[in-house]
Order: sequence, then C-alpha cells, then structure tokens
Amino acid sequence: MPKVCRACEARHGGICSVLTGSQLAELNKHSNRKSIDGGTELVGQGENIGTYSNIVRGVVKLSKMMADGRQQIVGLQFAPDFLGRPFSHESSLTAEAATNTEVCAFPRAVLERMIADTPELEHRLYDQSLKELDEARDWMLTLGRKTAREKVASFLHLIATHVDPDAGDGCEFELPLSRADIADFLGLTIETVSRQMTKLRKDKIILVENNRHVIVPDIENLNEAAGND
Amino acid sequence: MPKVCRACEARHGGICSVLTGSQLAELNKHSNRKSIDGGTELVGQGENIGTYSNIVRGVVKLSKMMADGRQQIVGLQFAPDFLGRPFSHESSLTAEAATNTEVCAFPRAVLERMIADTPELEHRLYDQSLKELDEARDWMLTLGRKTAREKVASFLHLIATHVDPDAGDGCEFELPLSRADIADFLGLTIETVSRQMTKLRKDKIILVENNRHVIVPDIENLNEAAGND
DNA sequence: CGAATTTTTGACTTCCATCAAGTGTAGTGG
DNA sequence: CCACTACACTTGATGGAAGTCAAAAATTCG
Repeated sequence: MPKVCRACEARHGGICSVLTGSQLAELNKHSNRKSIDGGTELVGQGENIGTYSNIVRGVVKLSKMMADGRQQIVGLQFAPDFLGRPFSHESSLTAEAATNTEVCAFPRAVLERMIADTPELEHRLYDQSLKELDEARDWMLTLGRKTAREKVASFLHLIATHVDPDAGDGCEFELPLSRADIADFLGLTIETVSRQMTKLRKDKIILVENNRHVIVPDIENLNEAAGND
Repeated sequence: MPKVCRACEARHGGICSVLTGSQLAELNKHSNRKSIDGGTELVGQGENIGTYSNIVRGVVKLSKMMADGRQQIVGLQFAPDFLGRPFSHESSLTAEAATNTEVCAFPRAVLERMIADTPELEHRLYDQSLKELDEARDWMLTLGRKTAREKVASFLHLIATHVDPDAGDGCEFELPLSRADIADFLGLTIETVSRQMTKLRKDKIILVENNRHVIVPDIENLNEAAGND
C-alpha cells in the first residue's frame, strides 16, 4: 500500500477503503495531492471534468448560479467524501473550497476504468450518492418550508453533527462558511442570517465568539429551534 | 421472457432493461402488478420498506412532512422509474400516487439478491440515483432563489419536458398535480400558485382549460419565465 | 340538479429583502 | 504602537412579495 494512503482519511471512510493494495498503488501512481486555499474554485459550472478527487481535509461547497448572479449552495462535502459526478463529462455545478482544503486528485479515465471492473467500488460510490440524495431532500424541506430562524438553526445543527458526530448534549465548532455562504446555502440574505444568529444568541441556544466560533450548550434545543419535531 | 414484461415500459427504459431473460423470469415470479388510485399512499415516512417497485404508468410524488404538518414534495417520479431506497430498511419519505398509477412490485430481498450478483443492475440503479440527485439540486435552486412566478413557470416547464421530451416549440398536457400539490412542491401556498398561474395566463405564456389542461404555445417563453438563462 | 371540492379572487398582514449606516476585526505600513 | 484601509458582520428603517383569512366562482361528482 502506498505510504501516503496509510494515514489518509479516504483510505478509511472514503472510496479507497474498498480498493485492494494493488488498486491503491495503481490509483496512487496517477494521483496528485493538492492544498487549496479557501475560496478557490475547483470545478466551474458547465466546465469539462478532467479529474475526480477525494477530500482529505476541509469543506467543499457545491453551488449553482443563475444568469443574473443569484446563487444557491446545493451541498457541502466533508472529508473523506468523493468529489465528482461519474458518467457525466460536464459539471452542472461549481465546486469551491470553503475552508483551506486538501484533496487527492486523479484523472477521470483511471477511476472510470477501475469502476468498470470493481463492483465494490461502484457500490461504494452508489452508497455516497444515495446519502447525498437523502441530504439534498432533507434540505429541500428546509428551503421550501422552514422560517428564517429554523433555517439558521438547521444549518448550525448540520455543522454541529458533521463536525462532532458523537458529541453528547453540547458541542463547539468553527463555522466553515462565511455569513454570505450561509445565506446562499439557506436561500436567505446576509442580513437575515445575521439577525437570526443574534436572536438565537439572545435566546441562549448558541454562544458565539469572534463570529466564527460557535458553542452549543444543548444540541437538543438547537434541534428544536430547527423545527425537527 | 415473461409476457407481461414484453410490452412493459420498465423493460425498456427502466431497470429491467439490464436483466437477462432468466432474471426477468425470476423477478416476475415474485412480482405483483397493482393499480393504484391517485391520492393513495404507497410508502409512509418512517415505515419499514418491504417491497420495491417499478412505475409502469402514472406519476408518484415523494414528500416529507414536519411534525406540525408543513409538507414539502421533494421529487416526482414518472414511468418507468424505479421506486425505492436500496440499502435502507426505513423510508425517510412518503411516496404517494399523484395520478392513477400502475406499479410492478417485488419483495426487497429478491431484488437485493439480484443486485448483489448483477453489477449491471447496480449500475443502472446508480445511474437513476445520480439523475435524481441532479434533479434535486436543480430544484434546490428553484426553492431557495426563485420568485413565485419563476417557481410556477419552472414547475410547468418540468412537467412539459417530462410529458413530451421531444416536442418542438409548443406543447400541451394534463397537470398530474393539484394546486395544493404544486404548492407543496414549490414551497408556496395554494393561493400564490393560483395567482401566478393567472398572471402567466394573462401574459400569454400559457393557456389553461378546466384547471388541469395546459397549453404552452412557446416553450422558450416559459423557460425564460422560469429564470433559466 | 345540488353538494362537495377545488380553484380563483380580494383585503389585509407579516416576514424577509432592500437600502443604508454603523461596529467590529484583521492586516499593512509609517 | 497607532493610524489607516479593507473587509466581514451587525443593526436600523422601510418596502414589497408572499402568506393569511375570507368569500366567491368554477368544477367535479353523486
């Protein structure tokens, strides 16, 4: 097994976990680790897709933009997620690093060949896409039917559960997104996000330090504010 | 090949198109055709999933409901789509027939066994889930960032392109959803949907007869009203 | 036909967007 | 170290798009 893979997150929870040693070596021969600053675009909407990646560290936002500039974030991906849309050569969305990010990139052709003769790999990818579909549909409920307050609480709850999946009742984290990004994720404006954060703060549901650092004393209160039964 | 399969839509565009004759026969032995009236629930949110189905005729809506009754339709499925969430034994959403519908149902275990030793079948299912994911993300942009007018136009455009994929500039169809369902799909109220339909009618973008029958003289005008490019 | 349901229309309200200052919070260089 | 700028975020005042409540009109169905 290649030594870069040994401590790699994708080797554990990611798609590489289903590959054999020789497949890992083969993929590794063509793969390429990159560090990416927050704000950098990885793939543009409508662009040709030449490479797929695994997210090794950081958070990537997937977004769609309308002709007049209105924007919607349609998904967040965390390490060790696979990044790409197999079997489509043109991207229907933009992928941009939200935080400083590290990815492991490999050419499309190499992976697609490997998919073709490794059912377990395709199964693993299918599994991720089903997970993403569940998440997208959950978010559709949030976008379509929740109030601004519930939307902001839902976002904080999402981050809280992703950063620290097995926390007890309380938890604490850095927001990976700016207010502008949060607004684009929730279908709101920056101002509304800010106002609702302030209200949640006043209601003691969260504590905020330095704008980006959030403390949740009781995750169940946050879940309730998010409108989840 | 079983004779019910011969003229079946699922045998052509659906998942059955990748099965061999003997696999079709095997699946058919356990499968069960059903006619379902519009409005009937197929699977409930939180219910155990015992069967998967192919939609042979009609339209099925997938929806999520909050504890206080707020509802969001998160997807529409048309024949010959596959209906089900493989590898999860509990449904996170409700599936309900929108129109009178015909499905071909088979036990979960039979299909899962067949998936396990037929990579082509899993590939076909993966492909549908990628398509659904693309659609869900398109819809997130609609829900989060479009105006009521654009939402209603987007919905009409969606139905128009599904009912008659290769129409020229004009087309004509029956709406498979009531105003209440359209509202739940668009994250609006019934009244707002109705008002926007009236406005689109006054702007000559659509003609409506008997509430459900819609004529689109020029699909490009509708596409523009939907805010697409 | 008449009852029930769905859809439309109207009057009014509310929530969130918009516009506009104001308040931090880095980062730079004198 | 302190101006100075640049940027991100917050707060306030106002307006408008969509929601709510209520009733009328159209359509479906027994």
